[in-house]
Amino acid sequence: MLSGSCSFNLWKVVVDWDEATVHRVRFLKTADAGSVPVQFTKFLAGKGTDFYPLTSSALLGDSVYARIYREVSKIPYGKTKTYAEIAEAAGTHARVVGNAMSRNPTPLIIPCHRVVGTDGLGGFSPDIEIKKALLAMEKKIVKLQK
DNA sequence: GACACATTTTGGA
DNA sequence: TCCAAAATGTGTC
Repeated sequence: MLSGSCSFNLWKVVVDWDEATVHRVRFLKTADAGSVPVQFTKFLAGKGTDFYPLTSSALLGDSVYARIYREVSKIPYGKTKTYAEIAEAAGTHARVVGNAMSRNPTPLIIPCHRVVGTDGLGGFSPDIEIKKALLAMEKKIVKLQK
């Protein structure tokens, strides 16, 4: 398995991946050098809006989690959905969706930052600032593309 | 096997 | 209108 990192604001984005499958993505303050798929560097620079043809190993399988992750990955660039909407689509409950996002093995690929609370931003790990920055960037890019 | 969770919704005061 | 508690599935201890 390959491993590498790139930067987003003050954070390092560490990616563990194979050819076209991403196994794990983490946000760390420091990271070792290494290469990441070009989709990551483009996306984080605001020059790409998806990770095609990359997929996440979290999307595989038929557990409730996998269904939730598939629903989340359908959210279009620059849009958001609520925990309740995801829960309904996946046939489960909002609490479970929150748990799934919290344990999301591959942020960015599964755009957990696009999942918000009914009446607020929701949460994000390890830092809500990352979620806010990603959403702000996506909104900006969408606006520029118009 | 119990408990913790990035929530939401509903019922009672 | 606001507060409190239940619902619910998975991973970790």
